[in-house]
Amino acid sequence: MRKMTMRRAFTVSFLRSNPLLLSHSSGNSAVVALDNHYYFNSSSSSSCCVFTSTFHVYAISHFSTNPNPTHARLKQLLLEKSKSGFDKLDDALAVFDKMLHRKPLLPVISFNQLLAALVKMKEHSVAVSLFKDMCVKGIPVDLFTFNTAINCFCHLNRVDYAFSLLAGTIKRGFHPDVVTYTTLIRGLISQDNPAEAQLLFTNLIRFKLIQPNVVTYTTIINGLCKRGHISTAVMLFRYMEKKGCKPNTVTYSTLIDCLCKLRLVDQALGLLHEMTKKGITPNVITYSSLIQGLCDFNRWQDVNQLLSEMNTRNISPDVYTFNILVDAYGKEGMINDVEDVIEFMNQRGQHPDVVTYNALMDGYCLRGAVDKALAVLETTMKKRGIVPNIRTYNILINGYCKKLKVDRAVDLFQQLPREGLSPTIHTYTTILQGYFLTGRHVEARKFFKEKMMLNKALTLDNFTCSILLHGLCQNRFVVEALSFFDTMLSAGLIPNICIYSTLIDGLSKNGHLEKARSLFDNLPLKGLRPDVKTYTMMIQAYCHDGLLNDANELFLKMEANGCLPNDVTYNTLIRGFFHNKKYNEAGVLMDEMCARGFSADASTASALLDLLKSQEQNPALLALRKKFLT
DNA sequence: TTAGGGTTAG
Repeated sequence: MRKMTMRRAFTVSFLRSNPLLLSHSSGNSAVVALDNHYYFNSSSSSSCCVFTSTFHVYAISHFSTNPNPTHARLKQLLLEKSKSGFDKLDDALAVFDKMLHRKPLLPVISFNQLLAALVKMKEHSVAVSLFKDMCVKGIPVDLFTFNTAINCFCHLNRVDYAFSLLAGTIKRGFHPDVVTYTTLIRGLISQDNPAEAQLLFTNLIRFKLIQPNVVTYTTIINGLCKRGHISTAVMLFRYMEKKGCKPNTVTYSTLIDCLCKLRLVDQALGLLHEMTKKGITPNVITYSSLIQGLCDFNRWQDVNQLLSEMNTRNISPDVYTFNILVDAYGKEGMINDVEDVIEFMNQRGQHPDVVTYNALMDGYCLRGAVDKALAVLETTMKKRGIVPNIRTYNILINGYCKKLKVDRAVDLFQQLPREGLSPTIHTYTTILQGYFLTGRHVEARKFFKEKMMLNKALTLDNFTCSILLHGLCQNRFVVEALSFFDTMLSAGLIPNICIYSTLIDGLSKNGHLEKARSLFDNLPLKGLRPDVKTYTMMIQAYCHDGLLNDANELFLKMEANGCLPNDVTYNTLIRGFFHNKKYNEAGVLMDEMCARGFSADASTASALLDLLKSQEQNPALLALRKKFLT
């Protein structure tokens, strides 16, 4: 409650007293099922084949400008649209059509600007079609045109075509430049091919093809960050400086964001300090990343401090910044603050978007107010013309499943095609979990086999598999679970520690302790380290079967292996001692648990009270009650 | 006129 007061003070009064802050407006494996067995279908579908399509028909234009603009007007229009994009795709196509029939032909720069406008609109596929059309019709092109087309192919995840076009560029007598190669490096990284990206970068330097610039380095640093190689990213960051290439705001922001996402927010703040000391100005992106990093730790005063700093520097928070705040408050259950921020955004012309409303709806759902969340979709969003996306529906579906209203969730799921939305793996997994949560395992298994396994567009991941394995084990379908586990392995899915923990738990609870123990013992062979949950589950399994020595030994071993027991681990072993009448050992462990700042949970307390009921005079139990239940 | 950074889900 105290936190709530502090937070509300922050949101309302802080933002209102800083008007400057708001000064501007505005796997491809599919699976098939037969009987109770699960089979992966290894065929994968490649979806994108943009370059082979020819652009034939231009949609009827709704373009409302002069139907016959002068050359100068057209050039001016293209210059403007290359920066902002056209409002409608049809408008861009109509302009292209006009340009094709212009005599004399407009300069190549105008065509390049049209392609740039399409890129701004994220219409990469259309840009590629127009580029092809230009080539076919003999419209002059230059290196800018090729670079843009190469970039479009990279955005369409067709780096292979991008490289073909690189060959085409050279064949046409152009010399690919640093932009060409930086684009290709980004394409390789985004297609999860960092080795090729590194090779290209090394060769470019070795053969002196280009001198990498700040964008090249930043692109690679970002790629490294996104793949979790932060230390290599930092090394490259220092290396570029050594090579005389000065990092800029984007470079620093990239690293700062990465550090924040790794929860190293103080190091990120250190970089903010470093950049400002060097005279490199942070911008709204830099601050938004840091604000998010601080929100993750509930460091509200520091968030306040940064917002104040932004105000001093005349940097206005944008929709991203506000969405970060809305999401953070929503996750903390501070729904009043969420509503305040949204109202504030509206007042200041920073219009909430689908991300804002999704965060609001998620906040409602976390408090169990799913109907209120649905009202946001059906009234506010509709009224404001904000189109819901699949996440909007996933939030509602999840909300209903958590409230055990699975039928309502399925209704929404069935509504998706009418809304023009395709369910994602999140949608399916939520419903699967909903069925298991409500004990409807027959429907859960049917849903998985019929809707998920047969769906070639769906790539199952470890999270989904763990939900299925847990549900199967919980309902005593151990053989089916093991069969599915084998299927996962043969399909090439590499199980993570969660999968093994789920199986170890499921097996031991279904009387297969030895199988569970074998899986546990073989984890190092799989290159996996048990985490605190895995250890705790195995300890629980031993306790359940009365193997107190094994449980205690493992308890001691986990800490020796660098894995600290948590409150669940302590309570599990303590209850194990209770059930095996080892009251003194339980007492010693309870002392240790309290010394570490943990306490007996409800289940442990209840177990102790039950024991006291039947053994009222047991001195060891009386001592425990005196010590821990007063 | 072309290349790089930030927000929401199971």
